[in-house]
Amino acid sequence: MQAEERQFLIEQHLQKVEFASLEELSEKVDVSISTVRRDLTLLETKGTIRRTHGGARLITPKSDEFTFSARDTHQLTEKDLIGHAAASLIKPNQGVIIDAGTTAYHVAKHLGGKASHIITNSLPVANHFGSDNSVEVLVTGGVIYPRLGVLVGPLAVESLSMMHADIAIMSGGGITLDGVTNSHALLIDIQRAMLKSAQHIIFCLDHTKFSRRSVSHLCEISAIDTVVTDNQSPKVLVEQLKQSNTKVVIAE
Amino acid sequence: MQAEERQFLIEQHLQKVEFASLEELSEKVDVSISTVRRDLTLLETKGTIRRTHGGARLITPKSDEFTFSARDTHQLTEKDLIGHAAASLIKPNQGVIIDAGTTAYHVAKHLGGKASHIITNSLPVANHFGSDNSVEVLVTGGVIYPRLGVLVGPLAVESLSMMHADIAIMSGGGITLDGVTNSHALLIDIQRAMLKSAQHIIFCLDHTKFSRRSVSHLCEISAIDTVVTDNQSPKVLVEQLKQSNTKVVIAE
DNA sequence: CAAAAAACTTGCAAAATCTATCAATTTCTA
DNA sequence: TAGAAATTGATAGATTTTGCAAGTTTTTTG
Repeated sequence: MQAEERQFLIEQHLQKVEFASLEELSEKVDVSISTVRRDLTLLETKGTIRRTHGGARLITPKSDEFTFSARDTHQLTEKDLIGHAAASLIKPNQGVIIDAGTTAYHVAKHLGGKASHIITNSLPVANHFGSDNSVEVLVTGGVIYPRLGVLVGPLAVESLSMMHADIAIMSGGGITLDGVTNSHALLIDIQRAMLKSAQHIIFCLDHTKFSRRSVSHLCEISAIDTVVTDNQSPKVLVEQLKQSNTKVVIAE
Repeated sequence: MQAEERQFLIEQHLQKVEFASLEELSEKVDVSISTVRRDLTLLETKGTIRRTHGGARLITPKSDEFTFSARDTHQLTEKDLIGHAAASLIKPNQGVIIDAGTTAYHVAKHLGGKASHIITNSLPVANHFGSDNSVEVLVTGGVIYPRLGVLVGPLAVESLSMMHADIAIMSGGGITLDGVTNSHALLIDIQRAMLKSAQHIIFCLDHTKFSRRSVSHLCEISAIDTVVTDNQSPKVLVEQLKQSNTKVVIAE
């Protein structure tokens, strides 16, 4: 690979992640850290990027894209850890459905080029992969649910039920022994379609979702294969989940 | 193989991959690296390509209408004027289809809360209205075409043909008396579906699109109701359009 | 607030790439 | 077909890029 292409890749990667460490970039483009440094100073004088201690950041953060997830700093580190842990459960070349919702979005961020195709009804997730041509991204149709950037409605449900994937990365509003619940009734239909279309169901839920109940009931515990959560979730419920044949992964 | 043929192949290959190393190219066309060097310096003076250390890169990877980047400042004021003019053609509470492509995007920006519902296969347009709950935004499903942020494929076409709108805001790669052309063959199917689903067709084309022909033919002049352009487009062609029963709006 | 750790800059040598030149081959022309 | 012209592949020396390490600066930590 030559210098120009490398710099282009670095810039493109930063468009996606906004921040990146030197090490991360040097691995991404497979050169030494020194070279990445030099590339970054070059890109900095070009204007699109700003160097920081230990890495670089994008100077003009995605103006028009959904920044809902970027702004959502609630339990950021936990969600990031969960995202990382869930992403590592996915094997290369699998097809993955990614639910709307911030936690699922964090999984998408860690997915890299692992999955062979991705199915989603979340605009933020679609945007994230928008310029990545190593993955095929299928977007369900539908009506935009304002603010959340989720595609809902019959078209979304229909197109989902026509598709199929190995794994579904789901999120929800709350989990108890009675099952998973969610706050937006409109989403329930779509999530049910996702559950049907995927072979393996992974729910990503940070500790604040544990022992909480939202308005609408989504599915039973038995429908879940794996739950990924952080290390602050109540151990009692985690144990109970394990006993009812659900794998639990604690991200740390 | 002829020298010309070789150079053509090199150029064509670069159109696909954007970057290429000398070694890669020399293998591709089966000549020595020296010769590839010479070819590249030649192609460079021709203008389509730029040499780099260790290879070459495409100079205008996305000179086209259908390359979306929010930072696309190409003919910005013209596109903005066109956007404003086209938006003013839309009456309150109409349903509007918005095509992918930068010019159509600028129309979306000026649309405000005028339309009652919007149909689009463009992620940037979808994002623009994402947090606006005064409009219902329908997004077609489909596969993301990398970089462009456009949803393509059968799902996109199918969902479009199930919908209906009063007006379609379209853009394209070029216009002549023979009709409108576009560069990406995959988009043609979708644009045709749009043309079928809308009652009134408005094409937004800045002056650089006039008298230009892209690869694929999209539709005849007679299929267009209105063309919106800026005041720098060639008057001859504008007159001819008017004579063939197409309304022309000049944005100033 | 000072010591430790991490990150940055600078200079340098090795590696890769470029330019210029030249002989060999192919193509053109009379 | 013989000789001229152009093209090609190879090579040597100049230039650029890369990775490393020593020394300095910044940030973190106790």
